[in-house]
Amino acid sequence: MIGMRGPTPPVNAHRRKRLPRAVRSEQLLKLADRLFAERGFHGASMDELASRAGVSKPVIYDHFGSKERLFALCVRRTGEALAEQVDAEVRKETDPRTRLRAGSIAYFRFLQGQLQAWAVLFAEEEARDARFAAEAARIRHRQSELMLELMAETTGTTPSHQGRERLEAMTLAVAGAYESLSLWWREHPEVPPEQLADWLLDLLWPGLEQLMTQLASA
Amino acid sequence: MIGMRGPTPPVNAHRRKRLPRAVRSEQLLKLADRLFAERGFHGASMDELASRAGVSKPVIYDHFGSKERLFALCVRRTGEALAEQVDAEVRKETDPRTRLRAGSIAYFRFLQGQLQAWAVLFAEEEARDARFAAEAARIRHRQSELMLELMAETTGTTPSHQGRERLEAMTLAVAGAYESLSLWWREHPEVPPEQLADWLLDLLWPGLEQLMTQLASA
DNA sequence: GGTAGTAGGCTACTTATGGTAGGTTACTCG
DNA sequence: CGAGTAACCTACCATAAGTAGCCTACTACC
Repeated sequence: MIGMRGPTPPVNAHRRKRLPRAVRSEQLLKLADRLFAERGFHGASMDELASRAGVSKPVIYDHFGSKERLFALCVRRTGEALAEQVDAEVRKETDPRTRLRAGSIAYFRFLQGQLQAWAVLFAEEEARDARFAAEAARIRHRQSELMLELMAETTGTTPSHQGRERLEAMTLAVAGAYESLSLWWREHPEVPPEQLADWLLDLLWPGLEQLMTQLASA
Repeated sequence: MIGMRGPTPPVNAHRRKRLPRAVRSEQLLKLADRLFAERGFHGASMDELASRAGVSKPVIYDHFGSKERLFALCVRRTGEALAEQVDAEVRKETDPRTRLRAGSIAYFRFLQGQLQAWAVLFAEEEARDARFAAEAARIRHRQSELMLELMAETTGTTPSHQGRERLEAMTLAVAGAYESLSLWWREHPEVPPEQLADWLLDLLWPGLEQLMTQLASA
Protein backbone atom coordinates (compact mmCIF):
# COMPACT_ATOMS: atom_id res chain seq x y z
CA MET A 1 0.00 0.00 0.00
CA ILE A 2 2.99 2.25 0.01
CA GLY A 3 2.53 5.18 -2.28
CA MET A 4 -1.22 4.80 -2.51
CA ARG A 5 -3.07 7.94 -3.48
CA GLY A 6 -6.26 9.63 -2.60
CA PRO A 7 -7.85 10.34 0.75
CA THR A 8 -5.99 8.62 3.49
CA PRO A 9 -7.38 6.29 6.09
CA PRO A 10 -7.06 7.72 9.59
CA VAL A 11 -3.81 6.93 11.28
CA ASN A 12 -3.06 9.54 13.89
CA ALA A 13 -6.34 11.26 13.84
CA HIS A 14 -7.71 9.77 17.02
CA ARG A 15 -4.69 10.50 19.14
CA ARG A 16 -4.69 14.28 19.65
CA LYS A 17 -6.92 16.37 21.76
CA ARG A 18 -9.01 19.00 20.08
CA LEU A 19 -8.89 22.51 21.39
CA PRO A 20 -11.23 25.46 20.95
CA ARG A 21 -9.99 27.84 18.34
CA ALA A 22 -8.98 30.63 20.71
CA VAL A 23 -7.00 28.28 22.91
CA ARG A 24 -5.21 26.71 19.97
CA SER A 25 -4.39 30.18 18.61
CA GLU A 26 -2.89 31.27 21.87
CA GLN A 27 -0.89 28.08 22.19
CA LEU A 28 0.45 28.45 18.68
CA LEU A 29 1.35 32.09 19.23
CA LYS A 30 3.30 31.29 22.36
CA LEU A 31 5.15 28.46 20.70
CA ALA A 32 5.84 30.66 17.69
CA ASP A 33 7.27 33.35 19.95
CA ARG A 34 9.69 30.85 21.38
CA LEU A 35 10.55 29.31 18.06
CA PHE A 36 11.21 32.63 16.34
CA ALA A 37 13.30 33.73 19.26
CA GLU A 38 15.34 30.55 19.07
CA ARG A 39 15.85 30.24 15.37
CA GLY A 40 14.92 33.59 13.91
CA PHE A 41 12.34 34.12 11.22
CA HIS A 42 13.87 32.30 8.36
CA GLY A 43 15.39 29.62 10.52
CA ALA A 44 12.06 28.65 11.98
CA SER A 45 9.99 26.32 9.88
CA MET A 46 6.28 25.89 9.96
CA ASP A 47 6.79 22.16 10.01
CA GLU A 48 8.73 22.44 13.24
CA LEU A 49 6.13 24.68 14.78
CA ALA A 50 3.45 22.22 13.78
CA SER A 51 5.40 19.37 15.22
CA ARG A 52 6.04 21.19 18.51
CA ALA A 53 2.39 21.99 18.81
CA GLY A 54 1.49 18.39 18.07
CA VAL A 55 -0.62 19.51 15.19
CA SER A 56 -0.43 19.48 11.43
CA LYS A 57 0.64 22.37 9.24
CA PRO A 58 -2.70 23.30 7.71
CA VAL A 59 -3.98 24.02 11.19
CA ILE A 60 -1.47 26.82 11.51
CA TYR A 61 -2.38 28.15 8.11
CA ASP A 62 -6.01 28.05 9.02
CA HIS A 63 -5.27 30.23 12.02
CA PHE A 64 -2.76 32.71 10.64
CA GLY A 65 -2.80 32.50 6.88
CA SER A 66 0.93 32.70 6.31
CA LYS A 67 4.25 32.54 8.05
CA GLU A 68 4.72 36.26 7.64
CA ARG A 69 1.41 37.10 9.21
CA LEU A 70 2.15 34.82 12.11
CA PHE A 71 5.48 36.51 12.63
CA ALA A 72 3.96 39.95 12.30
CA LEU A 73 1.45 39.02 14.97
CA CYS A 74 4.18 37.89 17.33
CA VAL A 75 6.08 41.11 16.81
CA ARG A 76 3.01 43.20 17.28
CA ARG A 77 2.05 41.52 20.52
CA THR A 78 5.50 41.96 21.96
CA GLY A 79 5.59 45.56 20.84
CA GLU A 80 2.28 46.18 22.55
CA ALA A 81 3.51 44.63 25.76
CA LEU A 82 6.60 46.84 25.69
CA ALA A 83 4.55 49.94 25.05
CA GLU A 84 2.18 49.13 27.88
CA GLN A 85 5.03 48.61 30.29
CA VAL A 86 6.66 51.89 29.37
CA ASP A 87 3.38 53.74 29.46
CA ALA A 88 2.56 52.43 32.90
CA GLU A 89 5.89 53.46 34.38
CA VAL A 90 5.83 56.87 32.76
CA ARG A 91 2.44 57.66 34.20
CA LYS A 92 3.66 57.11 37.71
CA GLU A 93 5.64 60.32 37.38
CA THR A 94 4.74 63.90 36.61
CA ASP A 95 7.92 65.85 36.00
CA PRO A 96 8.78 65.55 32.27
CA ARG A 97 12.41 64.70 32.72
CA THR A 98 11.66 62.17 35.42
CA ARG A 99 9.01 60.68 33.19
CA LEU A 100 11.43 60.24 30.34
CA ARG A 101 13.86 58.61 32.70
CA ALA A 102 11.23 56.27 34.10
CA GLY A 103 10.10 55.33 30.62
CA SER A 104 13.65 54.69 29.51
CA ILE A 105 14.36 52.44 32.43
CA ALA A 106 11.14 50.55 31.85
CA TYR A 107 12.09 50.13 28.21
CA PHE A 108 15.45 48.60 28.94
CA ARG A 109 14.15 46.54 31.83
CA PHE A 110 11.57 45.03 29.54
CA LEU A 111 14.25 43.99 27.09
CA GLN A 112 16.41 42.68 29.90
CA GLY A 113 13.63 40.69 31.48
CA GLN A 114 12.39 39.16 28.30
CA LEU A 115 15.36 38.26 26.21
CA GLN A 116 13.02 36.16 24.21
CA ALA A 117 10.81 39.10 23.47
CA TRP A 118 13.84 41.15 22.66
CA ALA A 119 14.88 38.69 20.03
CA VAL A 120 11.45 38.75 18.51
CA LEU A 121 11.40 42.52 18.47
CA PHE A 122 14.70 43.31 16.89
CA ALA A 123 17.63 41.94 18.77
CA GLU A 124 18.24 39.34 16.14
CA GLU A 125 17.09 41.90 13.62
CA GLU A 126 14.78 39.30 12.25
CA ALA A 127 11.94 41.63 12.82
CA ARG A 128 13.43 44.04 10.39
CA ASP A 129 12.87 42.32 7.14
CA ALA A 130 10.96 44.41 4.64
CA ARG A 131 7.97 42.21 5.09
CA PHE A 132 7.76 43.44 8.66
CA ALA A 133 8.79 46.98 8.17
CA ALA A 134 5.24 47.90 9.04
CA GLU A 135 5.47 46.11 12.37
CA ALA A 136 8.87 47.49 13.24
CA ALA A 137 7.70 50.96 12.34
CA ARG A 138 4.60 50.43 14.42
CA ILE A 139 6.70 49.91 17.51
CA ARG A 140 8.68 53.08 16.93
CA HIS A 141 5.46 54.90 16.25
CA ARG A 142 3.98 53.68 19.49
CA GLN A 143 6.91 55.11 21.41
CA SER A 144 6.78 58.26 19.35
CA GLU A 145 3.08 58.73 20.00
CA LEU A 146 3.57 58.25 23.67
CA MET A 147 6.22 60.92 23.71
CA LEU A 148 4.06 63.29 21.70
CA GLU A 149 1.16 62.76 24.03
CA LEU A 150 3.26 63.40 27.08
CA MET A 151 4.77 66.48 25.56
CA ALA A 152 1.36 67.86 24.76
CA GLU A 153 0.26 67.16 28.30
CA THR A 154 3.30 68.90 29.66
CA THR A 155 3.25 72.01 27.56
CA GLY A 156 -0.52 72.17 27.55
CA THR A 157 -0.52 73.30 23.92
CA THR A 158 -1.14 71.86 20.50
CA PRO A 159 1.65 72.67 18.09
CA SER A 160 1.08 73.98 14.58
CA HIS A 161 1.11 71.65 11.61
CA GLN A 162 4.74 72.52 10.97
CA GLY A 163 5.59 71.97 14.56
CA ARG A 164 3.72 68.74 14.73
CA GLU A 165 5.59 67.40 11.72
CA ARG A 166 8.87 68.28 13.28
CA LEU A 167 7.91 66.77 16.59
CA GLU A 168 6.87 63.55 14.96
CA ALA A 169 10.14 63.33 13.12
CA MET A 170 12.13 64.02 16.26
CA THR A 171 10.31 61.56 18.45
CA LEU A 172 10.83 58.90 15.82
CA ALA A 173 14.49 59.77 15.71
CA VAL A 174 14.61 59.40 19.48
CA ALA A 175 12.90 56.03 19.25
CA GLY A 176 15.53 55.01 16.71
CA ALA A 177 18.24 55.99 19.14
CA TYR A 178 16.72 53.75 21.79
CA GLU A 179 16.49 50.89 19.37
CA SER A 180 20.04 51.28 18.23
CA LEU A 181 21.31 51.53 21.77
CA SER A 182 19.46 48.33 22.58
CA LEU A 183 21.51 46.57 19.97
CA TRP A 184 24.72 47.94 21.43
CA TRP A 185 23.56 46.76 24.81
CA ARG A 186 23.55 43.17 23.66
CA GLU A 187 27.32 43.29 23.54
CA HIS A 188 27.55 45.12 26.86
CA PRO A 189 24.97 43.46 29.05
CA GLU A 190 26.84 44.42 32.19
CA VAL A 191 25.68 48.01 31.87
CA PRO A 192 22.58 48.51 34.03
CA PRO A 193 19.35 49.90 32.56
CA GLU A 194 19.60 52.98 34.76
CA GLN A 195 22.97 53.76 33.28
CA LEU A 196 21.63 53.55 29.75
CA ALA A 197 18.71 55.72 30.69
CA ASP A 198 20.94 58.37 32.22
CA TRP A 199 23.27 58.40 29.24
CA LEU A 200 20.37 58.89 26.90
CA LEU A 201 18.85 61.56 29.09
CA ASP A 202 22.08 63.51 29.10
CA LEU A 203 22.27 63.19 25.36
CA LEU A 204 18.68 63.94 24.49
CA TRP A 205 17.09 65.92 27.23
CA PRO A 206 18.70 69.29 26.55
CA GLY A 207 17.53 69.18 22.95
CA LEU A 208 14.13 67.82 23.83
CA GLU A 209 13.48 70.40 26.49
CA GLN A 210 14.39 73.21 24.17
CA LEU A 211 12.23 71.70 21.46
CA MET A 212 9.27 71.60 23.78
CA THR A 213 9.50 75.18 24.94
CA GLN A 214 10.21 76.31 21.40
CA LEU A 215 7.15 74.63 19.94
CA ALA A 216 4.95 75.47 22.88
CA SER A 217 5.47 79.15 22.36
CA ALA A 218 5.17 78.96 18.57
CA MET B 1 15.14 12.79 -26.65
CA ILE B 2 13.03 14.68 -24.22
CA GLY B 3 13.93 13.88 -20.67
CA MET B 4 17.28 12.41 -21.51
CA ARG B 5 19.81 12.44 -18.73
CA GLY B 6 23.48 12.96 -18.36
CA PRO B 7 25.78 15.63 -19.67
CA THR B 8 23.97 17.80 -22.12
CA PRO B 9 25.03 18.67 -25.61
CA PRO B 10 25.74 22.38 -26.04
CA VAL B 11 22.73 24.40 -26.96
CA ASN B 12 23.25 27.98 -25.88
CA ALA B 13 26.81 27.72 -24.95
CA HIS B 14 28.24 29.37 -28.00
CA ARG B 15 26.00 32.39 -27.88
CA ARG B 16 27.24 34.39 -24.92
CA LYS B 17 30.37 36.38 -24.56
CA ARG B 18 32.82 35.40 -21.87
CA LEU B 19 34.00 38.04 -19.52
CA PRO B 20 37.00 38.22 -17.21
CA ARG B 21 36.10 37.35 -13.68
CA ALA B 22 36.43 40.84 -12.27
CA VAL B 23 34.28 42.34 -14.98
CA ARG B 24 31.59 39.72 -14.58
CA SER B 25 31.63 40.24 -10.81
CA GLU B 26 31.16 43.94 -11.17
CA GLN B 27 28.36 43.51 -13.69
CA LEU B 28 26.60 41.04 -11.44
CA LEU B 29 26.96 43.31 -8.41
CA LYS B 30 25.45 46.25 -10.24
CA LEU B 31 22.56 44.21 -11.54
CA ALA B 32 22.05 42.76 -8.08
CA ASP B 33 21.94 46.25 -6.59
CA ARG B 34 19.18 47.17 -8.97
CA LEU B 35 17.30 43.94 -8.54
CA PHE B 36 17.38 44.05 -4.74
CA ALA B 37 16.31 47.67 -4.84
CA GLU B 38 13.37 46.79 -7.06
CA ARG B 39 12.14 43.63 -5.43
CA GLY B 40 13.78 43.52 -2.05
CA PHE B 41 15.87 40.66 -0.77
CA HIS B 42 13.37 37.91 -0.66
CA GLY B 43 11.49 39.12 -3.71
CA ALA B 44 14.58 38.94 -5.87
CA SER B 45 15.41 35.54 -7.23
CA MET B 46 18.76 34.28 -8.32
CA ASP B 47 17.16 32.92 -11.44
CA GLU B 48 16.02 36.38 -12.42
CA LEU B 49 19.42 37.86 -11.72
CA ALA B 50 21.01 35.16 -13.86
CA SER B 51 18.56 35.80 -16.62
CA ARG B 52 19.12 39.56 -16.52
CA ALA B 53 22.83 39.05 -16.66
CA GLY B 54 22.44 36.63 -19.54
CA VAL B 55 24.25 33.99 -17.59
CA SER B 56 23.37 30.80 -15.79
CA LYS B 57 22.87 30.48 -12.08
CA PRO B 58 26.00 28.55 -11.15
CA VAL B 59 28.05 31.46 -12.44
CA ILE B 60 26.58 33.64 -9.73
CA TYR B 61 27.23 31.01 -7.12
CA ASP B 62 30.76 30.65 -8.31
CA HIS B 63 31.26 34.36 -7.74
CA PHE B 64 29.42 34.97 -4.51
CA GLY B 65 28.72 31.64 -2.87
CA SER B 66 25.18 32.36 -1.74
CA LYS B 67 22.35 34.81 -2.10
CA GLU B 68 22.97 36.14 1.37
CA ARG B 69 26.60 36.83 0.72
CA LEU B 70 25.75 38.58 -2.50
CA PHE B 71 23.26 40.75 -0.69
CA ALA B 72 25.65 41.46 2.13
CA LEU B 73 28.21 42.59 -0.41
CA CYS B 74 25.73 44.96 -2.02
CA VAL B 75 24.83 46.45 1.33
CA ARG B 76 28.42 46.79 2.34
CA ARG B 77 29.40 48.57 -0.85
CA THR B 78 26.58 51.02 -0.54
CA GLY B 79 27.39 51.62 3.10
CA GLU B 80 30.99 52.32 2.21
CA ALA B 81 29.93 54.79 -0.45
CA LEU B 82 27.71 56.58 2.04
CA ALA B 83 30.44 56.72 4.62
CA GLU B 84 32.93 58.09 2.13
CA GLN B 85 30.57 60.80 1.03
CA VAL B 86 29.86 61.87 4.59
CA ASP B 87 33.49 61.74 5.53
CA ALA B 88 34.51 63.88 2.59
CA GLU B 89 31.97 66.58 3.37
CA VAL B 90 32.76 66.61 7.05
CA ARG B 91 36.43 67.13 6.42
CA LYS B 92 35.77 70.27 4.47
CA GLU B 93 34.82 71.95 7.74
CA THR B 94 36.61 72.53 11.00
CA ASP B 95 34.13 73.77 13.55
CA PRO B 96 32.56 70.72 15.26
CA ARG B 97 28.98 71.85 14.98
CA THR B 98 29.43 72.86 11.37
CA ARG B 99 31.03 69.53 10.69
CA LEU B 100 28.11 67.64 12.14
CA ARG B 101 25.77 69.72 10.04
CA ALA B 102 27.78 69.14 6.88
CA GLY B 103 27.92 65.42 7.57
CA SER B 104 24.20 65.29 8.21
CA ILE B 105 23.38 67.06 4.99
CA ALA B 106 25.71 64.80 3.06
CA TYR B 107 24.03 61.80 4.64
CA PHE B 108 20.56 62.80 3.60
CA ARG B 109 21.67 64.02 0.19
CA PHE B 110 23.21 60.66 -0.46
CA LEU B 111 19.95 58.93 0.32
CA GLN B 112 18.03 61.42 -1.75
CA GLY B 113 20.32 61.14 -4.73
CA GLN B 114 20.43 57.38 -4.72
CA LEU B 115 17.03 56.12 -3.94
CA GLN B 116 18.22 52.81 -5.17
CA ALA B 117 21.05 52.77 -2.73
CA TRP B 118 18.68 53.84 -0.03
CA ALA B 119 16.47 50.90 -0.66
CA VAL B 120 19.41 48.56 -0.50
CA LEU B 121 20.60 50.09 2.73
CA PHE B 122 17.47 50.06 4.77
CA ALA B 123 14.65 51.97 3.21
CA GLU B 124 12.83 48.80 2.41
CA GLU B 125 14.23 47.39 5.58
CA GLU B 126 15.28 44.38 3.61
CA ALA B 127 18.76 44.94 4.78
CA ARG B 128 17.68 44.32 8.32
CA ASP B 129 17.09 40.66 8.32
CA ALA B 130 19.07 38.81 10.94
CA ARG B 131 21.28 37.41 8.29
CA PHE B 132 22.47 40.92 7.58
CA ALA B 133 22.48 42.31 11.05
CA ALA B 134 26.22 42.37 10.75
CA GLU B 135 26.10 44.53 7.66
CA ALA B 136 23.47 46.88 9.03
CA ALA B 137 25.45 47.21 12.21
CA ARG B 138 28.59 47.81 10.20
CA ILE B 139 27.03 50.89 8.64
CA ARG B 140 26.04 52.33 11.99
CA HIS B 141 29.48 51.53 13.29
CA ARG B 142 31.10 53.35 10.40
CA GLN B 143 29.13 56.47 11.24
CA SER B 144 29.83 55.98 14.89
CA GLU B 145 33.56 55.61 14.31
CA LEU B 146 33.62 58.71 12.20
CA MET B 147 31.96 60.66 14.98
CA LEU B 148 34.34 59.28 17.56
CA GLU B 149 37.32 60.17 15.46
CA LEU B 150 36.11 63.68 14.91
CA MET B 151 35.36 64.14 18.56
CA ALA B 152 38.81 62.98 19.49
CA GLU B 153 40.27 65.39 16.97
CA THR B 154 38.21 68.20 18.35
CA THR B 155 38.84 67.70 22.02
CA GLY B 156 42.38 66.60 21.46
CA THR B 157 42.08 63.96 24.18
CA THR B 158 41.59 60.26 24.50
CA PRO B 159 38.79 59.38 26.89
CA SER B 160 39.07 56.76 29.59
CA HIS B 161 37.77 53.25 29.04
CA GLN B 162 34.54 54.17 30.77
CA GLY B 163 34.24 57.29 28.71
CA ARG B 164 35.03 55.50 25.51
CA GLU B 165 32.34 52.93 26.17
CA ARG B 166 29.81 55.62 26.79
CA LEU B 167 30.85 57.54 23.72
CA GLU B 168 30.56 54.48 21.56
CA ALA B 169 27.08 53.80 22.87
CA MET B 170 26.01 57.38 22.32
CA THR B 171 27.36 57.68 18.81
CA LEU B 172 25.60 54.46 17.90
CA ALA B 173 22.42 55.85 19.37
CA VAL B 174 22.87 58.95 17.26
CA ALA B 175 23.41 56.82 14.17
CA GLY B 176 20.19 55.04 15.00
CA ALA B 177 18.39 58.36 15.17
CA TYR B 178 19.61 59.22 11.68
CA GLU B 179 18.51 55.87 10.39
CA SER B 180 15.10 56.15 11.91
CA LEU B 181 14.65 59.69 10.63
CA SER B 182 15.53 58.46 7.17
CA LEU B 183 12.63 56.11 7.31
CA TRP B 184 10.31 58.91 8.37
CA TRP B 185 11.66 60.96 5.50
CA ARG B 186 10.38 58.46 2.99
CA GLU B 187 6.85 59.57 3.84
CA HIS B 188 7.78 63.24 3.84
CA PRO B 189 10.12 63.64 0.90
CA GLU B 190 9.24 67.30 0.53
CA VAL B 191 11.36 68.17 3.57
CA PRO B 192 14.80 69.29 2.36
CA PRO B 193 17.96 67.62 3.67
CA GLU B 194 19.08 70.88 5.28
CA GLN B 195 15.90 70.96 7.30
CA LEU B 196 16.42 67.44 8.57
CA ALA B 197 20.00 68.26 9.43
CA ASP B 198 18.99 71.37 11.37
CA TRP B 199 16.30 69.54 13.25
CA LEU B 200 18.72 66.85 14.29
CA LEU B 201 21.35 69.38 15.22
CA ASP B 202 18.94 71.20 17.49
CA LEU B 203 17.96 67.92 19.05
CA LEU B 204 21.37 66.38 19.45
CA TRP B 205 23.98 69.09 19.54
CA PRO B 206 23.37 70.39 23.05
CA GLY B 207 23.77 66.91 24.48
CA LEU B 208 26.71 66.05 22.26
CA GLU B 209 28.58 69.21 23.08
CA GLN B 210 28.15 68.68 26.75
CA LEU B 211 29.21 65.07 26.37
CA MET B 212 32.38 66.12 24.61
CA THR B 213 33.44 68.68 27.16
CA GLN B 214 32.50 66.34 29.97
CA LEU B 215 34.56 63.46 28.69
CA ALA B 216 37.42 65.65 27.54
CA SER B 217 37.95 66.90 31.05
CA ALA B 218 37.51 63.50 32.68
C1' DG C 1 -30.19 7.96 22.05
C1' DG C 2 -29.61 9.07 17.42
C1' DT C 3 -28.35 12.25 13.84
C1' DA C 4 -27.25 16.92 11.19
C1' DG C 5 -24.02 20.43 11.06
C1' DT C 6 -19.72 22.23 11.81
C1' DA C 7 -15.27 23.29 13.98
C1' DG C 8 -11.05 21.29 14.18
C1' DG C 9 -8.00 18.29 12.15
C1' DC C 10 -5.39 15.22 8.86
C1' DT C 11 -2.51 13.27 4.71
C1' DA C 12 -0.48 14.00 0.65
C1' DC C 13 0.48 16.95 -2.70
C1' DT C 14 2.29 21.19 -5.62
C1' DT C 15 5.34 25.02 -6.27
C1' DA C 16 9.04 28.02 -5.87
C1' DT C 17 13.63 28.72 -5.36
C1' DG C 18 18.21 28.31 -3.28
C1' DG C 19 21.86 25.57 -4.30
C1' DT C 20 24.91 21.72 -6.64
C1' DA C 21 27.09 17.86 -9.56
C1' DG C 22 29.43 17.13 -13.25
C1' DG C 23 30.61 18.12 -17.76
C1' DT C 24 31.82 21.36 -22.02
C1' DT C 25 34.03 25.23 -24.45
C1' DA C 26 36.74 29.35 -25.15
C1' DC C 27 41.00 31.48 -24.13
C1' DT C 28 46.06 31.79 -22.83
C1' DC C 29 50.68 30.65 -22.92
C1' DG C 30 54.76 27.93 -23.39
C1' DC D 1 49.54 23.71 -31.59
C1' DG D 2 48.32 21.24 -27.74
C1' DA D 3 47.98 21.38 -22.54
C1' DG D 4 45.74 23.60 -18.71
C1' DT D 5 42.57 26.47 -16.79
C1' DA D 6 38.90 30.01 -16.38
C1' DA D 7 34.33 30.64 -17.56
C1' DC D 8 30.20 28.65 -18.37
C1' DC D 9 26.44 25.34 -19.16
C1' DT D 10 22.34 21.82 -18.45
C1' DA D 11 19.98 19.19 -15.49
C1' DC D 12 19.23 18.09 -11.31
C1' DC D 13 18.28 17.96 -5.88
C1' DA D 14 16.46 19.59 -1.37
C1' DT D 15 13.83 22.26 1.46
C1' DA D 16 10.04 24.55 3.06
C1' DA D 17 5.91 27.44 2.17
C1' DG D 18 1.46 26.81 1.11
C1' DT D 19 -2.98 24.03 -0.61
C1' DA D 20 -6.72 20.56 -2.03
C1' DG D 21 -9.65 17.67 -0.46
C1' DC D 22 -11.15 14.64 2.92
C1' DC D 23 -12.16 12.89 7.76
C1' DT D 24 -14.06 13.05 12.67
C1' DA D 25 -15.03 14.59 17.32
C1' DC D 26 -18.09 17.47 19.46
C1' DT D 27 -22.59 20.07 19.98
C1' DA D 28 -27.39 20.93 19.55
C1' DC D 29 -31.56 19.47 18.77
C1' DC D 30 -35.17 16.26 18.04
